[in-house]
Amino acid sequence: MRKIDTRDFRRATRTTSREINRRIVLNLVRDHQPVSRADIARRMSIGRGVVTSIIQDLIDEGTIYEGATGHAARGRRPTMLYVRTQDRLVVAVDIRFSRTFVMLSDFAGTQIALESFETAFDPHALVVDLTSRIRRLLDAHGARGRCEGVGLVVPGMVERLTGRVLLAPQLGWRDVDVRDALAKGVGLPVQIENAPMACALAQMWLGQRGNTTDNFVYVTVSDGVGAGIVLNGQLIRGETNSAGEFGHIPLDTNGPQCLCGARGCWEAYTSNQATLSRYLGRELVPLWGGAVPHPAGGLTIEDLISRARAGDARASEAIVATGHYLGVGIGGIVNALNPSQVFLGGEITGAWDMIQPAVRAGILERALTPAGRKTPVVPEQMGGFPRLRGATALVAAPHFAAPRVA
Amino acid sequence: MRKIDTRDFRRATRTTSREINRRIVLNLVRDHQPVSRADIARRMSIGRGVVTSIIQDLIDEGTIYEGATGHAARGRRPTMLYVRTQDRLVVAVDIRFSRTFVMLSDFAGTQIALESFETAFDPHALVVDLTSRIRRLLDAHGARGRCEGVGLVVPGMVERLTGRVLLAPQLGWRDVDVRDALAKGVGLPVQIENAPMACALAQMWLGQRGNTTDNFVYVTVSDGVGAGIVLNGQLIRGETNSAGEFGHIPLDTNGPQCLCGARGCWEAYTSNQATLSRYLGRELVPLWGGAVPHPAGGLTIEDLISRARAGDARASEAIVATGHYLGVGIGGIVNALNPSQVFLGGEITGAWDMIQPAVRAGILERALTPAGRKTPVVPEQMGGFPRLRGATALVAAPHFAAPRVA
DNA sequence: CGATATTAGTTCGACAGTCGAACAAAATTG
DNA sequence: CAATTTTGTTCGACTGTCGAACTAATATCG
Repeated sequence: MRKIDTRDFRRATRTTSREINRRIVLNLVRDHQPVSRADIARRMSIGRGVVTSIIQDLIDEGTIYEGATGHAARGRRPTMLYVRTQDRLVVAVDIRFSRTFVMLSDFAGTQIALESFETAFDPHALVVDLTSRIRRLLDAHGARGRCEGVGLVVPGMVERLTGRVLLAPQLGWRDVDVRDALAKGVGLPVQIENAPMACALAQMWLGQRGNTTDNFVYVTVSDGVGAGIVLNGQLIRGETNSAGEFGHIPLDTNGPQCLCGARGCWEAYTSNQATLSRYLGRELVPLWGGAVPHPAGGLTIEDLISRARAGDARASEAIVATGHYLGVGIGGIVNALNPSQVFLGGEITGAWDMIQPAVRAGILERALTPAGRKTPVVPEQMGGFPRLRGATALVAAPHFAAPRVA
Repeated sequence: MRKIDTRDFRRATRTTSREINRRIVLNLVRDHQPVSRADIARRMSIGRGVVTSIIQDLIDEGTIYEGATGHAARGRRPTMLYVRTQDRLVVAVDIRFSRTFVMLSDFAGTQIALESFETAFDPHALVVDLTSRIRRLLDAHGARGRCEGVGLVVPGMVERLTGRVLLAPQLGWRDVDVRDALAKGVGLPVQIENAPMACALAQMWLGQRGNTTDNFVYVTVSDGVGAGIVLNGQLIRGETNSAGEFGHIPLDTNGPQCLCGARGCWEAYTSNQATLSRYLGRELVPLWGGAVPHPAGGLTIEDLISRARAGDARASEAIVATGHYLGVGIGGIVNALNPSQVFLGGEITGAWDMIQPAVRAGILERALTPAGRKTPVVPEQMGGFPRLRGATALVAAPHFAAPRVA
């Protein structure tokens, strides 16, 4: 039940009904391919005549295509329909602290090529570097005409309207334009988004079928702890595109020093650095204090997991403690937003088997309702490149989303 | 950008365009009345002919009516249009710990009659009592045929589908049917919702024009602390209608004992009982321990505010401390959801002038972004009966909401 | 093998809207 | 009183859904 904003609405024209039904048909093909016209008509409780006409539109437009005829027990065989994704390409870019990843993928999120290089901290230098690399990548795969855009994921705050990066502490960026500069360089439209929101988009649009609902939170744990929120099938961006900053919800205002200046933030208990610091018995070291940070003397969270698996009890303890605190925070999120499930991404999911019981115990401590206590927590499968898939979704999703109306 | 749920969608029929435009016209009349057909046509960038036809529909249906002709500098005078709200009535019911309030109001939320009586704790007895009182109220105002429904607000968890109250600790209710029993009794449709969500609905649908956005959080502070969340013009209910339970987000896991069993919940710092306990130097006493609770020996939060105004420094301190903790929690909400504003309801807003600086200071401590730090906090004006207005909105809003499509 | 039944997909006229232009109505201005 | 301006209505063209009739293709049965 949405309220109509009388200062910003879209009225229906004589083609609105068709636009709506066209999108529904497209999504039905996407979710049930291979599928026949007659089957779509049944699923929509609509005449087959209308489906014929809509499908013709979509074929002319090039978004779907006819495949081989299927098989039927009796009667005429159906002609199967598919969404055209294989030759509609996207360049996905994930800018991270140490390295930048560039992936060429199709609309379904299938990886075609992947490369990475050291991140240049100067934004201008990075854009120049990226531009030439993307050009080379597209040419190498003869993908110039088939690429529909670039999706760009950054570890920081993005201003939605202008595409500027307002603050990216890990990169030392402050109010920097990357989107428009890159768009100009590669001659393709560029969509930009922060990492947790991109991960949520990836889960919503490219998640495994059946595993995705339209009411979930995607928690990302790495250098920072953030979340992408999806409610009613919509990514929640907030008023200034900064929704989902759960990382600095306090667990204990007398707790460990957080890099944000406050004490006892969720992030100060659960970020990769926090876990490493707990293991090393050190305080967290501010990242953007000036010098380039060298987290935990070269020890990474993956190293820590390896040590734990090799039998280092103190490593295990540090990791399991993080799991417990993750659960406590997730319990709070469950209370606040009552999602149907919570996805968990980040390097720590490599130790999911170790932390799962602690995570669930943490949720039990905090979740108020019986339904909330049962909320499933699903770890990201390793090697899934959620941020890169999110970058792909940034470009592909608008072609499949419900038309805006009223 | 919403994803279409292919298991649950609404396709467009040949009347969908009309339904959409009809709702837009209705809302334009609502927001700009008195308004002429020609003016609506301009605001919608549509031909006047279409408006004529849609307006005729709405007049026939009885949702709007023609008033006197307006004035124009030149040319034919416009006939002004108004939404029919005066003789479309709603019975709003607010069930609270000690008393139950019943209000007869029109669709615009205007109060016609208001009465209250002591809450019977037995659900069945309360329903019987309510039924006869509502019948009497309707008869006394000759409102039988003009009443379109009953809105019921309860202090507890409501199961959306069945209308059952799953848990209302203050009333001692657990899995109780009130909606259907009351509907049967009064012969009218009954809508039920929990208090914070109803307050948010009231703000969204019946808030002062210009003061309301479609991206806000309504925080209610009374015996418990909860919130109603509105994002993208939609009330966020969550998967099992329990979204908005921010009351048990921890501020400090070693903090004061909360009634929920955990320690240091936001509620344990900011509820009316918490404020009173801080003043009295006592621990919180569990409400649903068995015996009927007698909060703080008869001292109420209103009393405390009076004492503070009369110069009781310890009362002031207790209240200002609550304000500070409220700000800290609101800062967390601002980080999590990035609303454009936060509304604050509850008895404590009677001391808004005293707590405002502390609230803002609390937000400053926690809010991460410059935009977030500026998020306005708006106190409920006293005597506004937000819960009762929310009950009205429960019945009235569906007539004005955007049609569900795709 | 041919008639029948069944399912897929197309075509077409009826109906429900929007779109835009022409028209009638009602006011002001010169 | 004529010209002008604005409001509101009417009507034919266009775009869509709706439903029934039609064609196409296949399996089954006597």
